[in-house]
Amino acid sequence: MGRRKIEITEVKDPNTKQVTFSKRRTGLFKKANELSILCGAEVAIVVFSPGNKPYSFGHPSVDAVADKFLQQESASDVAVTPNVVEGNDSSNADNIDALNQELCGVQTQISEEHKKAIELDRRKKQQDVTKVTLNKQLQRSYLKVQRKVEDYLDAIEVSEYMLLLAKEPVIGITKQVTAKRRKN
Amino acid sequence: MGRRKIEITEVKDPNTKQVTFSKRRTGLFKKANELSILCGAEVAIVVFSPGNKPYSFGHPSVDAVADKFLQQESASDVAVTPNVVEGNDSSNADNIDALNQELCGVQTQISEEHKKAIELDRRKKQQDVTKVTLNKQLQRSYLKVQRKVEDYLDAIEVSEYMLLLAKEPVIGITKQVTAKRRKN
DNA sequence: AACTATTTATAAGA
DNA sequence: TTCTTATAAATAGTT
Repeated sequence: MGRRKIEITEVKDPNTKQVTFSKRRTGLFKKANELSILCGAEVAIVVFSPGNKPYSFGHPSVDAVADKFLQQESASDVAVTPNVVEGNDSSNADNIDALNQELCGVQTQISEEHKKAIELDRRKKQQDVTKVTLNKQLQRSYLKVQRKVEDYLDAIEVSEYMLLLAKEPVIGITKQVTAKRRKN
Repeated sequence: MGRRKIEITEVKDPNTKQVTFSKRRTGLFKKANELSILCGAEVAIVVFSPGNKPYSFGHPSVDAVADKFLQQESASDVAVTPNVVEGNDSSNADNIDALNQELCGVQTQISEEHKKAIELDRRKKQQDVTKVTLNKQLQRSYLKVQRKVEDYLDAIEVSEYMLLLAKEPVIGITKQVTAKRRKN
């Protein structure tokens, strides 16, 4: 679409590449804007330049579209049941152990994400809306899931393993939760 | 760019609107693909049709780009420290309690997300790549954070509260983790 | 789903 | 960088 036809292959000259990127990114966002207006469609685009700078376009916003997009996955949720299999006590113990390990990492995660969210709220980044996507996501996911905690607890029983473990030397946080699958 | 010039305003006729969407979405994704090849740029697009169906384009993948985009936020991470404040034992106990509550929800979350991921892998959706974004994100976030667990554990000590609590009637999972801030 | 008259995007040049 | 312009490419309306 220019003075000459070009092959669609990586542009070698870095300068030309940058110019091409600028022009085509502008064009892409313009097209995206037109699409959203003409068709009432929601659109989100994220692009990284050759120099690795991020650019984004969103209608109504990157955030809104990402959110909606991710909620689709949630629509395919299965009923919440702990991923502990039925079985004898020893295999359950193993499962509990696995759960404990998950617990550890996730505990740290929520702690970290919490801080991150607060930090992000504090300093308004140059990227505005675009930057808070993950945190909102995790927040939403977290809150949604929290409502299901009762169901989960219903299926887990803290048992005598609790005391049992308490007698052992505590090495890490991995041994804290002790429960077995209720046999109902 | 057609037989006639059109105003960039919402297309009224639903049929025409759908056709326009199809054509322009194809065009948009083609442009995005060219941009990514010509400039070695990473691009991710998510679009919802007038009929609210999601479409996505990604190079190298929606996932990879979203990941990178979101990691920009992580760049502003503060050092990972448990959000337990320093103080006397009683206030620490409160903090532990708060942590426990977080733990519950998050435990369920990871369990749920785990199932979700498996479910999503199983049935290959019409949307292919597009649908696994959140799960991979959480996975990444989870794994990343997991590497920091040691730091976290370094700051928390499972204490005599463990035994203390074990003696109480166990009502829920909220009382399982018992630790206090190390006073170093 | 194809076709094609036109509009629009853009490659190269200034 | 921004503008100009010849040309390639996208697409609106049609079949």
